[in-house]
Amino acid sequence: MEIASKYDSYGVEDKWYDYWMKQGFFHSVPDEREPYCIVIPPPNVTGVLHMGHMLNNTIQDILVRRARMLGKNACWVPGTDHASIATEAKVVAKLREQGIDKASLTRDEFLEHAWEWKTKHGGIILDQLKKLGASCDWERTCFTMDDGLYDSVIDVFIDLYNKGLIYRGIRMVNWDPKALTAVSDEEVNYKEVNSKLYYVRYKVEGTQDEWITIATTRPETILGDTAICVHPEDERYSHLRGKRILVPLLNRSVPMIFDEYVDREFGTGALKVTPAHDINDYNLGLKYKLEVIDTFNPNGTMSEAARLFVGEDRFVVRRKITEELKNNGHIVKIEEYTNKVGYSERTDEVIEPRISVQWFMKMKELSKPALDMVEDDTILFHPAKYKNMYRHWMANVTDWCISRQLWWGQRIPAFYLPNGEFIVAKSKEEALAIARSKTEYRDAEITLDDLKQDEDVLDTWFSSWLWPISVFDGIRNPGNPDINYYYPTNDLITAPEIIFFWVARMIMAGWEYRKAIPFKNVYFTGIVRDKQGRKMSKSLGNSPEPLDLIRQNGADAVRVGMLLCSPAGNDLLYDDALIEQGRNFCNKLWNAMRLVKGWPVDDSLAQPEVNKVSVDWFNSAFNASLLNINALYDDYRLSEALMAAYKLVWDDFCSWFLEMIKPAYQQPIDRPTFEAVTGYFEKLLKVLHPFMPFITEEIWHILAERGSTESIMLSLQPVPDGYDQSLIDKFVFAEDVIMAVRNVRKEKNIPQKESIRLFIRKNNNEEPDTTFDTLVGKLCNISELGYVAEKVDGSVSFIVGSTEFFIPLTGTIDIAEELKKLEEELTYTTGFLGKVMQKLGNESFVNHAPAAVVDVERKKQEDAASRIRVLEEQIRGLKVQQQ
RNA sequence: GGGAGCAUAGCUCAGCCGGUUCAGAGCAUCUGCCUUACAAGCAGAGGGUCACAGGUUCGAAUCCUGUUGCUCCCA
Repeated sequence: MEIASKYDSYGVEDKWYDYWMKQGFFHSVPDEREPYCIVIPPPNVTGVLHMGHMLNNTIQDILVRRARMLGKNACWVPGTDHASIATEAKVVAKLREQGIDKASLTRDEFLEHAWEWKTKHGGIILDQLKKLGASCDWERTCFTMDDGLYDSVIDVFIDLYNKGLIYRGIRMVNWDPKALTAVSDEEVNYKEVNSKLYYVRYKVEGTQDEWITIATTRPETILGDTAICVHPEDERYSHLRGKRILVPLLNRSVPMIFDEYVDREFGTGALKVTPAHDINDYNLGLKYKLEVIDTFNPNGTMSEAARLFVGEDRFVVRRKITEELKNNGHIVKIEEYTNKVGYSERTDEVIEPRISVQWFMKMKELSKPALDMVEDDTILFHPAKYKNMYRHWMANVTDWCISRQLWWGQRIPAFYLPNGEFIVAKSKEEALAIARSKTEYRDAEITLDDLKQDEDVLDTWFSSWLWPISVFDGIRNPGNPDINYYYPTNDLITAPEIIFFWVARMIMAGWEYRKAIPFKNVYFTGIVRDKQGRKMSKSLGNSPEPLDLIRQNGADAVRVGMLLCSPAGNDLLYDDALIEQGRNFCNKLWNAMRLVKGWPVDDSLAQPEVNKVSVDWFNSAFNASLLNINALYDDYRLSEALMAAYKLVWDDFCSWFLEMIKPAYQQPIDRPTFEAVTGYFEKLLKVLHPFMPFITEEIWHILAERGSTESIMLSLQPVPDGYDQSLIDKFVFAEDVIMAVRNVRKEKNIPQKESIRLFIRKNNNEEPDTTFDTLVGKLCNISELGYVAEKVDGSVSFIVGSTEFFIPLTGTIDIAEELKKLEEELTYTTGFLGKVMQKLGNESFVNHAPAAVVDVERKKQEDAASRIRVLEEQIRGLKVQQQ
């Protein structure tokens, strides 16, 4: 049967994926084997696969497949995240397209739409992962809003609340006065706008004509001022220490405060402090215990608290109050000014910072053990440099705002009583029971209807931080067999930008709820960028469509291409050439298979000497390389492990080994060599399988008859055996000889088909090594290989190490050219020797450097000297001939 | 503004406790080859003051200091 000379992944990949699924090879249940577990970083449920996912999930699949082939019980738990902000925004947008305003819907109606959206678009991304070859245990697929996971989140909230770790607090949020909702930081677009900087003078209390001038871009907030702040070292204002200032128009008396926060260079160096309407002012307010006066209504009009302009819009008021201030002699000057203003992504309305009541989680206590476990390498980061970042954040951790003004998510289980008190409980019924037993409503007639559940949902990360536990139902059933077996998981593959949002918090949750780390290693992937180094994004349109890439090149090629250039923590600059390299490698493998499959085997044939040494050498080369690959895996240097395997296959196996043992055209191969070759081929396929699962399965099945339920993915990785370093070294010498002969052929235009003779001059110092003579003979098409004591006249010569080789030639030899080459070589070697001698002549070096280093230099000296002797002798000989 | 990291061949990177893996790998480039597995290939070749300036040392890509340039995270 003719096998195509180009590997075509089309059909092959689906065939094997279906096969693996049908056989249930990805499914894992606890047994007596050592577990190996990865939980997927759950992608957004309605997201689609992008290049970053491809890289991240390729790495996970490599680790999982390898663990499986190391005999471990490997389990990769897939799933998706409800991604409350992103998903709710998508649903809102979709409803808007249909002419439905979210505000016109009840919570339940909206959620119905959301679930409908989730059902329609959810899980697409997981199907895409299948195309990549991901060996996830699909029977364990989880979603953060599945009942069990939802309940786990609620249980944890209640538990932490009862432990006093969750509290209600005040926080500045980005308020959209048009949508009447808080929006997340991610939903605020900052734009540069031309505005004005108003210099306004405030009277110092108790003086007739003493003033302090401040600069502000927002005069309408003056009505909410509760202090004036200057830098403590600013001498212009030092005389105001202890004084009070009168807010213009209201004549409210506010304190002077002194804080280093103030930028002395900006404006007049004096700052009005409005804690209700600016985050920095709010922080100052906290520090100096200032009054907070919220002068705005939720819709952006002035509130009663403003006392003036009540009910008028903030921008109208800006104009009016400026006039008013002018009339009263408070405006000093007005400058043109450019600043950044936040706009709501949804409504394009100017965002108003607004004080609001939110739910918080205390972090200090939980962060301590989480920091320690990374510091002392109980959990390892790859690369380790991210420990610094982690340490810095954990040391400066602030409380976590866990409430979000959204509907899509886990609703906060707090129930408010008519008196404003609240009860945290699993359900309204439970809350009612508690109310009846513990509160002032003990004896009152209150019903379920009197309780109102908190409108907010929890931050998405408040469910993802439990992910490694909740996917095994370890919150609700802490003793169940799955959690006991799979937890702690082994490796987490994620991006450094969510080290705090997610990684750190999983470590905290793990300690809080399991008294154990959630994972042993964290592997940080980089960002996939385009050739210009720009982050790939939909809006830039600079990202290739992952599924197209897979269709066109095969998943194996894409996996190899992406991984080859992405060491842990480094960004990957995507280039189509990478995928091409992967594809070429697939083809190389494919053709190696074609070659080996095409050899007739003759059982009566004895194994020729050349094949025997070749097999011996490859055995050593393979084992040395395998050892190296395993070490690289242990260090999580997957890119390098792949590169080592790539070179082992391409260079050592294909370019050398197969050429070494390749029978002459249409000649059979002996049985022992054939068995050895196919044996190593299989081992190589196994080494490659984690990187390129499909083609290795395909070739593995072509290479030999396999049972109907067999798979390379269930086979065991080859175990490194001993290797003979001296054999490898000797081969390197033989390689040099072979390459030198090839060069001679090239220079002298001698075709490979034409056989030549090769003579080796015996070195006086040592016995020549003849191990690879037959090999040199075969690969260089040598008709006679002999050892001589003297140089051979009428031949081209070359030197490897300090051994001379001669190839007798019938044609004339260009002596002048040979001389030139030799003399160049001599100059170089003499220079080299000079440097070595200089070093050895330096007494300090000889005295201070370790003996081994000095010995190395002495050896260099010897080698160079003997090489020089040989060169000089050759030059002398040629010169004689020349005359 | 606070913190962290990076700078080595055209590109992407590796180079540990300073010394034979010391200037490397892959890709790209150039030159030959359609040699019966593979032109998605084979055989070769060229290419780097290791950002800059100091210092420590017998010895620095490697350690220290400063300068410059870039990136990321937090505010």
